[in-house]
Amino acid sequence: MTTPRQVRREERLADVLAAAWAIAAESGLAAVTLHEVARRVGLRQPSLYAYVDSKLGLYDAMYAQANTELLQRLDALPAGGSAREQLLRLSREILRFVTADPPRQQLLFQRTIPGFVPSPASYALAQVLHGRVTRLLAQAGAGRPEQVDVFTALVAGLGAQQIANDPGGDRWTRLLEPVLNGFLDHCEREGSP
Amino acid sequence: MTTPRQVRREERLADVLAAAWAIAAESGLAAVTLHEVARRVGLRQPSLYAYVDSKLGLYDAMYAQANTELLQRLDALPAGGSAREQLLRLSREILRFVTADPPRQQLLFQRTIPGFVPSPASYALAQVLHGRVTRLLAQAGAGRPEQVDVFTALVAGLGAQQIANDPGGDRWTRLLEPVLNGFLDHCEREGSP
DNA sequence: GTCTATACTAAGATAGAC
DNA sequence: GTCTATCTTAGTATAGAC
Repeated sequence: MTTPRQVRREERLADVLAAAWAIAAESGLAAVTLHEVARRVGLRQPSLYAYVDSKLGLYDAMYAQANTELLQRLDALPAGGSAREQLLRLSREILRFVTADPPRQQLLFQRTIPGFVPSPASYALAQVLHGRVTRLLAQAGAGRPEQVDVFTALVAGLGAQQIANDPGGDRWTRLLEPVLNGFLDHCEREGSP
Repeated sequence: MTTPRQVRREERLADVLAAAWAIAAESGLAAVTLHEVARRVGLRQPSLYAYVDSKLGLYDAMYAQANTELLQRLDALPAGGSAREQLLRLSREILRFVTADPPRQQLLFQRTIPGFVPSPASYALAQVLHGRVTRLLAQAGAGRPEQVDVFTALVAGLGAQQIANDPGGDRWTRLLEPVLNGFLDHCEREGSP
C-alpha cells in the first residue's frame, strides 16, 4: 500500500527527473549535474541523495522513466486496422518520442554516458518494449529475429539521422512510411517462397 | 612547402590525437580530458595548447581525422564489379570502421558532445564523404535525395544498434547485405514504374 | 528529509619564464 | 614549444546537526 508519505516522495522524485530532462534538453545529456538539478528544484545538492544514490543512479531513473513513458504512449495508441497499420502508428510514435527530445534517443538507444549501464529492473522495461514490438512484427509477417533486428535498426537509424542532421525537421522521419512498407513488402515476399 | 619543423609538429599532433582516441575507446568520448591526454603523451596539460586551441578544438581535430581516415579507406577499396557490389564493399567498410571503434560513430554520426559543432573545414570533409556515397548510389539506381537519406539511415542504424546492443559481435552488421539488396531492389522497381 | 560544511578531485584556461 | 604556477570553476560524495 502507498502511504501519503510515499506519494510525496514520488512527486519530489518526479520533479528531480523533470529538472534533469530539462537540463539534458538544453545542454545535452552529459551536461546534467547534481548541482544544477538541485538548483532547479530548490534543494541543496546533497539533499538529492535522498532520491538517487549516485549520479549514475539518476541516469538509471531517467532511463526507467523514459521507457515507462514510451510504453504508456504505445498503449494509448488506437488498436484498430491491420497489423501493418498498427506497426506504422507505433513506429511513428517512437520516432516522435525520441526526436522531440534527443536525450531520450541518446539514453534509450545509444551508449554514450561513460559508465552507465541500465540496472536489471530498468532493463526489464526495455525488454517489455522489445517484446511488444516483436509481437506486432510477427502479426505483420516479420517476426523472425533478424527481421526484428532490421526493424529496430531502421527506426533507430531514422531517428538518429533526424536528430543529428536535421533537428526539428522531418527530412528523415517522413521517410518512415515508405521505408516501413518496403521492408514489410519484402518480408511478405520472403515469407512464402 | 613543408619544413622539417612542420613535419615534427604534425607527428606530435598525431600522437596527441592517438592518445585522445585511446581514452575515448577505453572510457567513452566524453571521458577525454586534456589532462589525461597530456599525461599519455608525456607533456604538461598547458603544452597541449600549442596543438589545439581548446577542448572542443581537440574534438574537431579528431572529427577531421576520422573523416580523413575513412575517406582513405574507401579510396583503397577495389573498384571492380557492379555499382551494387561497390556499394556493398563501401558500406561494409564504413560499418567496420565505426563498429571497430564506437567513438568514431559517436563523433561522426551522432551529436552527443555538448557544444561540439564541426568547423567548416572539418565539415567539408564530411561532405566529400557524402558526395562519394551519393555518386555511387546514383550509379546503383538510388540517387534521389530521399534514397540517399534512407541509405545513410540504414548504415547508421545498423552501426548504432551493433555498438549499443552487441558490441564486438555481428548481430546487426551481418544484416547489411540482405538489407542493402532489399533496398536497391526496391529502388530499381521504383525507378521504372 | 533537509541542511551546512567540507573533503576530495579534477577540469579548462591563462600568464609569464626559459 | 614547453614549462611551472596559478586562477577559476565545478563536480561527486560524505559527515553530522537539526
